[in-house]
Amino acid sequence: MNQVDTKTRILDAAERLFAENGIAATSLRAITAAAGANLAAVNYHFQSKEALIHACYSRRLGPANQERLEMLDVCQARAGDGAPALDEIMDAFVAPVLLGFMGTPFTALMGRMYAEPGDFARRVVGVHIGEIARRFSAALRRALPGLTEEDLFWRMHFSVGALAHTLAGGKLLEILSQGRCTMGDVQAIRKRMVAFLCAGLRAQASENL
Amino acid sequence: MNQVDTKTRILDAAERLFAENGIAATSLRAITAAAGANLAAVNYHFQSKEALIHACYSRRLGPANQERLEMLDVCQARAGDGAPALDEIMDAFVAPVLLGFMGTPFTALMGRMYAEPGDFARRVVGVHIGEIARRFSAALRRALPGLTEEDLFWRMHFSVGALAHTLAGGKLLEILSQGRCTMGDVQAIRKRMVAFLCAGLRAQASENL
DNA sequence: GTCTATAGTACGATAGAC
DNA sequence: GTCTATCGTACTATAGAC
Repeated sequence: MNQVDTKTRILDAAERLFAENGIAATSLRAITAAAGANLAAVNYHFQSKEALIHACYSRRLGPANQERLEMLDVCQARAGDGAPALDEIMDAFVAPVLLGFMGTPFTALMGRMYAEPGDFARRVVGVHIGEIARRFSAALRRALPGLTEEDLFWRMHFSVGALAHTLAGGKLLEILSQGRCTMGDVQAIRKRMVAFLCAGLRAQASENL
Repeated sequence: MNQVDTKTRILDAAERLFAENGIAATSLRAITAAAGANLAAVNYHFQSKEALIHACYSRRLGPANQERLEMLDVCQARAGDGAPALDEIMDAFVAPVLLGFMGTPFTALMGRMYAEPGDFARRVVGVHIGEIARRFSAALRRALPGLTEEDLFWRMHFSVGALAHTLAGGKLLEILSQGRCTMGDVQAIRKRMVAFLCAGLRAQASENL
């Protein structure tokens, strides 16, 4: 009974190969071969390659985003009438993703999500990120009352970039730092990232330059 | 004499199509059709698809990285024995790319550069980013003497992420902010980004959480 | 639910005429 | 330097037996 479903094996193989070689460069043949399944099984369990891609994202992003919202709920409840501390909000944003995905193939897939070309990717992002964006931008607006709405959106955008790049590009950092930085200690990355993002979000608007 | 070289037309078309649809999803046939050239011309002027991709990156990244280094030279010369101000260093890092590429198809290509799967992409990054990384990390180390080397690399990594994501993902920001933020005013983006990154780089190392 | 077989199309690369 | 023609291969998707 520890034998896994064909459907799940296909999802697992697709996730890994999409992450390693990119979505467009991964054929259904490579996926079914890696999954020990038949080529036709992909069109039986899913309808098309595009539906399989969507299923890969949904399987992981659903739970992670759920956890983000729950962590935000918790710190908002604890803050009562006041706004939660900025680093609690940002930790709720980054921790479920970092702790949940770092070290798994899905990191690369999630890191590339926003940069993936084509309209399909934008649909995936729209479906999975809509409520997250609403809830967190509302929380941040309360925590950073001095910021204009425009500044806030830009700084959230930069923050998402730092997170996505860390998920997608770990190997690059290891190369550039000549091995001094690794993805090994996820809790340390979490702290570093929250510290960096909170400071960036709190920056004075610079009028010089 | 305003007629453009076939080789250049192929490069232009490849750049645009790679940016719009992704590298793997863009066929040489689509490129030569858009360039008004023959399919065989790509293998005559370049040797292969991979060499064409490399040429696309080199054509733009060479001059932009040159300008980054020149801006860094200028502010280091002006600072004399002292270290240049942090925002001058970071401006030298982001301005040539933002001002040079924003609004051109190459933005998307550059934004995706670090996330592109496969070993080939890592080679492109290695070739074009090596000296940039060395020079800027040395400058930042002098400007931020309180930071451990490890912290510095991580924060540079987050900074590259914010920049890359801004280059690659402008449309996402416009959607999430419901049109309130656009890529229109590049000088404003430059100021915002430098302010955000400098504050993040200067953050206190957080030991709580 | 899983297989074989195949239809129909597209790909990168090259040979060889001009 | 540019063309046509084509080789060999790979792709997604589906039809139909088991």
